[in-house]
Amino acid sequence: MSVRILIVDDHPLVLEGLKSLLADAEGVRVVGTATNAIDAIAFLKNNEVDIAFLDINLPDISGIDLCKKVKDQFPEVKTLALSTFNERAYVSRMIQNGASGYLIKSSGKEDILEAIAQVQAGGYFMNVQFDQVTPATAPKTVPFLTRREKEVLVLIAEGLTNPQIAEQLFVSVTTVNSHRQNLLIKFEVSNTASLIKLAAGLGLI
Amino acid sequence: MSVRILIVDDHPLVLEGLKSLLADAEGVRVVGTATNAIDAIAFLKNNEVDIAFLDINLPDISGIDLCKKVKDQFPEVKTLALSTFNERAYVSRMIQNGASGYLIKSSGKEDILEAIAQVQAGGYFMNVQFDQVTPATAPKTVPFLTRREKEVLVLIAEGLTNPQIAEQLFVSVTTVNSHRQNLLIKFEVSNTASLIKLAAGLGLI
DNA sequence: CGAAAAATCATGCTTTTATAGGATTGATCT
DNA sequence: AGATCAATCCTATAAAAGCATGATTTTTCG
Repeated sequence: MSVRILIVDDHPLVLEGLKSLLADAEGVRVVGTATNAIDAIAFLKNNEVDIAFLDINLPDISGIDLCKKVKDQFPEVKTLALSTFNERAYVSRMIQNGASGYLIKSSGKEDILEAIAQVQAGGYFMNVQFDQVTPATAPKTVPFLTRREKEVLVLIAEGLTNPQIAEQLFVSVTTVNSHRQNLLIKFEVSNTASLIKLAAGLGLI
Repeated sequence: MSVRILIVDDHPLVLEGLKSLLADAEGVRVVGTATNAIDAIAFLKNNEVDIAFLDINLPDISGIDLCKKVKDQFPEVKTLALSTFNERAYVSRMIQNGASGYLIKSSGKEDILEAIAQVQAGGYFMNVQFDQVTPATAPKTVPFLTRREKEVLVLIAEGLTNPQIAEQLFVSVTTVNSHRQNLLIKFEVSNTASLIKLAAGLGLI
């Protein structure tokens, strides 16, 4: 019996590419595709799937969150993260959320088939090479941010100052400053410039 | 005679996807693919091509620069930018460099064929919708930066302070500050956070 | 319920940025 | 030769951010 695959990606080109690459492969069958998280969950409710390829960047929710949802609701489905980026941080978050592997989109056919085989056999697969790409300033993982911290981060990125953020959130400037300091600590940086660069690189803003 | 197409993208999935989408289309023929700028130029030297699809993000040089090179060396070849992003700034830069169109990778088959038809007929095509996506803080175009400004920008993004940058570049702190202020003016922002966010979004750092 | 985590606020001090308003020296282009 | 622009430097002030230390109050969750 062949491995049943669901592909979730909002880029038709990637969907087509993967389908086409897997079409003539043996023992593999693409049983469905989805371009957003809601459709993906709906599909899983009504169909049996062995491996779900999940894009990291989806229109509705992040692939990281979708991965968690899938593993919660359909623990038997194995998940494989698909990403444009070669980011250590993404990987650990996905694995943390139950993913069985991580494929960068620049992977070739062999890598993809190898990944499927590995994952189906109960193993893990990832074809990232970090050390060239990851700058020294990058944190080991995507730090866990609280709701408030995310809000403050976004407002900082929009160019607001502490007083302006305080006004926006109806809290005092010292509170905003606290969140801000926590962000610096969590990202292991010492100023706003590095913070925003990292956050931007991680798609957080 | 069919339209001869070269696809330049470092993601095999995108290459496959486009090839597969264009395979059964009439009047269109993918005559070559390349995964970097050097191969692309080499291919153009030895082959006749009507339209080149250029990824914005390539391993060696940016698609924006490649576009300029292609138009300089092969003015008869029409170029179509391929991008993940919906960025006003990219578009104007590509058009400035002679591109005939701009396609986001989330485009469907119809859009792609429409783009080819338009471009082949000597027209322009772009399927971006800016206003929802582009934040108010975005500049109209990618500002022109001098050599020194680029250097300073990168060092700011790396988290260095003015005194540290001054030391690194063997100039005074006031000079660094001047460049920094010029960066703020050119990007039309008022603080470092916005500056880095924009620069990151434009792939400048 | 009770512990842990998050969100809130405060004070004080230092460093860095932002803003304003110049000025001088080279290099480049017309 | 004159104009333009980049790069360099300066003074001075106000605003914002960074750093330390600590405390109180909600939420959240087992």
